[in-house]
Amino acid sequence: MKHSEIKDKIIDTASDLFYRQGYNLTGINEIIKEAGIAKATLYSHFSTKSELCVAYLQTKNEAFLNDLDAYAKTRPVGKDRVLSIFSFLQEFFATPYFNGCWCVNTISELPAKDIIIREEVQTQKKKFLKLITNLISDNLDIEDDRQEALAQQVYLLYEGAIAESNLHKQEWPIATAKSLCAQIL
Amino acid sequence: MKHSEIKDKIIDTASDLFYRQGYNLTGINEIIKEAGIAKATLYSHFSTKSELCVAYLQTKNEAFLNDLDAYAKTRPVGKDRVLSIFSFLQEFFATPYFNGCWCVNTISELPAKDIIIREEVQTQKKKFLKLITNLISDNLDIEDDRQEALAQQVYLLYEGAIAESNLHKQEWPIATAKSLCAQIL
DNA sequence: GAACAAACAGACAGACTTGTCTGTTTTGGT
DNA sequence: ACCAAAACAGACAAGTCTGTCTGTTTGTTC
Repeated sequence: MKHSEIKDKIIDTASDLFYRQGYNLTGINEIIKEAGIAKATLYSHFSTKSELCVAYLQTKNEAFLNDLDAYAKTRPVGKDRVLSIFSFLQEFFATPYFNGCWCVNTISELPAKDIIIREEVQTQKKKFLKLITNLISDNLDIEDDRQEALAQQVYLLYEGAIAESNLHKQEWPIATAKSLCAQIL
Repeated sequence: MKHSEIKDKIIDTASDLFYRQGYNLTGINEIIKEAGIAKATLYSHFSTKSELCVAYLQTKNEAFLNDLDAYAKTRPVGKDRVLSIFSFLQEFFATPYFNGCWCVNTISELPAKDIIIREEVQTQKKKFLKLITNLISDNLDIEDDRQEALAQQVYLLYEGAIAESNLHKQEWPIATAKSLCAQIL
């Protein structure tokens, strides 16, 4: 296995475990066992567990933004394409892997002083907000100075929907967010 | 100190630490040190840390619902009273104690299998949703079969607002939620 | 004042954690 | 086929954690 393949294997394994079990409840030993690598190998790629956490968040989020963007493009231009972010979430919710938002989950587990992770999460969420803004400006006929405010509203609905569908383990928060979003577009 | 006073002291101390630092990052030893009690005393009141967590969530939530209800009653009847839940949140956000939603934070830290805590949180959130429903039915002129759906929307906005204001450490998610709420009432 | 319950202090068991380090084996490039 | 780099296995240090247990001190009630 190539050097970079091992690194990817580590990230993939850690991502899966961090997301399913939580960051603090997943030990380094579990990661190396699951990935089938030696401990020294892991520490040659990531010097701390925290560094691995950053890689986890970055990888997970990049994949999310790409997948969501690709998904939206399969929908007809217009309102539907904006609303598709909620359809995307509904499909995600229906899978057995769904466990809420990885960013929110991770932040809740870490001490408030952990600035690095917190800033990483904020960066990722700003990218997501940007994606929504682009969706709105590309698909809706709205004056420029209203786009940002509308994007924030949609963003808020999405975040509420993913958190609450996870908390209650029910789909209604997503449906509620979707219909409210349709109402304000 | 009376028996029940000690119990309250334990809950108060644990609540403060759990909320500020997180459940997993707060040890039993830290709680007893802070509360100024012996370890055996704590374990005579709560047989596990998990049990203490349930008490924390219940206490915190009861206080929240009472405070919010009292706060709303200081506002003029009508839309203002419904919207006051966001003013309440804004005031909470402005304090140095604000650290997001204790329920969401706690759930994120625990294994998915921990059914007891998860159900406790769901119960608490249903009570909160009920409070919103009552606020709506008492203060707005809306047909009965629309009240529940509207309450879910307001609930979703509130939950999105508290989570995102905590994540970004900025107030705009609350303001956004509040204005969107005003729009749909 | 005696008796009983409860809080005290803190050692301890046993199991975890991250990260380091030693030494062996495998792999890839020439 | 050789050599260096990298992955392997896993012991280990130093610390964390929850929960138990022993024995002492305090406080209340009769």
